[in-house]
Amino acid sequence: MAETFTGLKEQSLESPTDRVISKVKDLINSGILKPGDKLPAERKLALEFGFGRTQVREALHKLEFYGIIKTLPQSGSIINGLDINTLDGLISDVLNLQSYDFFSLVETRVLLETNAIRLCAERWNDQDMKNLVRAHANYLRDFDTADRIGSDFAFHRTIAESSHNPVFKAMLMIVIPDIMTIYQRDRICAPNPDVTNEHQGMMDAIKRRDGEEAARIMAQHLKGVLDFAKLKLEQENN
Amino acid sequence: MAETFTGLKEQSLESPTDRVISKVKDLINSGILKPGDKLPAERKLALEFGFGRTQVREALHKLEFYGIIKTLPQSGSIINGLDINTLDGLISDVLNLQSYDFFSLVETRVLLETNAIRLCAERWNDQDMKNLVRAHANYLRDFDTADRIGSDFAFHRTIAESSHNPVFKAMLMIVIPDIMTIYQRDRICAPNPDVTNEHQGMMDAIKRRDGEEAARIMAQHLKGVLDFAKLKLEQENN
DNA sequence: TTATTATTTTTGGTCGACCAACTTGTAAGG
DNA sequence: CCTTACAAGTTGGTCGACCAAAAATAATAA
Repeated sequence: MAETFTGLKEQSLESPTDRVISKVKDLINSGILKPGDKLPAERKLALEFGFGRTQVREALHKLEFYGIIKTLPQSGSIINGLDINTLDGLISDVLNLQSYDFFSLVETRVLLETNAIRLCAERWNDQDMKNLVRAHANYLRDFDTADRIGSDFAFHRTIAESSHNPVFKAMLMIVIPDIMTIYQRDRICAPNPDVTNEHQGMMDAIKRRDGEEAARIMAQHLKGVLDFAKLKLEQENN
Repeated sequence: MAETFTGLKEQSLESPTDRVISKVKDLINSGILKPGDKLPAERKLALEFGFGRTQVREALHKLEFYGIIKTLPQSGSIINGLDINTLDGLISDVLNLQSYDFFSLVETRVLLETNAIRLCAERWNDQDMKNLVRAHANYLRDFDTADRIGSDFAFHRTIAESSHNPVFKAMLMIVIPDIMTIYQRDRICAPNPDVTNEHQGMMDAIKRRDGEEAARIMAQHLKGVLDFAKLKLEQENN
């Protein structure tokens, strides 16, 4: 059915929660609220904004989730002590939360994983190596089963874990599932012997603490996904 | 540092929301729920788990934030179609959500920013350059004012924006505020002329599309923070 | 005047009831 | 027999009331 022209930017079709966040943003930008301040009680905000307390509550939840405010039980919420411009940028990002394009996701994954494996090669301890060996063995075991993809992911996850940088790991955990869902949907991955060899190569390089070589193999390992993403990007752009 | 025995991870002091998430995790691991399934209605989950619907609601909200489930209004929530091991790992990460150590945050920032500026140098368009010039001018203008830190952040933010990789930018937006709060708290940053020179150097390198040089200057630019983080790490470890 | 205690108010957290949108089952119409 | 239209049930979303913890205020004792 020929619906209304939806080319015009949303703005009026935001969720109630996001509209509340937008109001909070206005309060900060207008100078009424400053970083470090304790913002009004949920009930007062609800009354002032003309929304229900539930919506205000969810908005504050979201803001706390992104580290913009800190909520203390039975006490109130305080605005993180950053400067105004920074806060404004952060909140804008929360509002414009978009689903990322595939290529950017893959590009980020490559960057994170090549550096995660480099750090892993430098920093692994005995426990890490035990985990790595086990994860690699599991992948080989599941190579011909439906669990292959899961074990593959687990192997990469173990490497990230062994980098001893929890931020790397957390960010990979955000990026990789998004990639996998798209990748699985658009291309059925047949078992590829190259992948096994590359996993083995990475294991060897890690064992002899050769971070550069490990990173090189990882980059090659992910090249297939990156090329696929590039191809997809070009298809969409014409 | 002695290897503390943190084997007993499970604390009885978890928040109600996290305990609900843990229950959902059990449902998935026990095979009752599989990826792709629609999970029971909020009321049924609340009854089954012995929690209020509010807690179940917040738990589902959190799971949706992390992309583990997708909630459709008036219809239900479905589990993301990943494999079981992946899902289990993701949920575990959500539960063990810790505040990251300063060094890992800085290490991640350096990685992201050096690569963001490299891509920025390669990809900027006319609009990007206008934004970059303006951000740089603003920093110079605010150098002696209280807005310096904010303008500094805005400059870096503009670079990330011009990398045309929204994932890079989003992740920097997560990392940098955390760093700034710690950095500001522990060390009062006096206006440093070196910073200005480095900003200028980055601008020049970007203009002539010299990504490597821009990345080099950025690495040097962030070296101070990285050294500070290293120092802090060593202090904490002795 | 000051420090301590008791009381009231405010605050985020929780719960149950209701709403509108969606889904499902069923019967009417072809 | 199949399609369509309608009605009943289910679901996430919303709202107002209540709870206990925290903060603010008042009262008391030193």
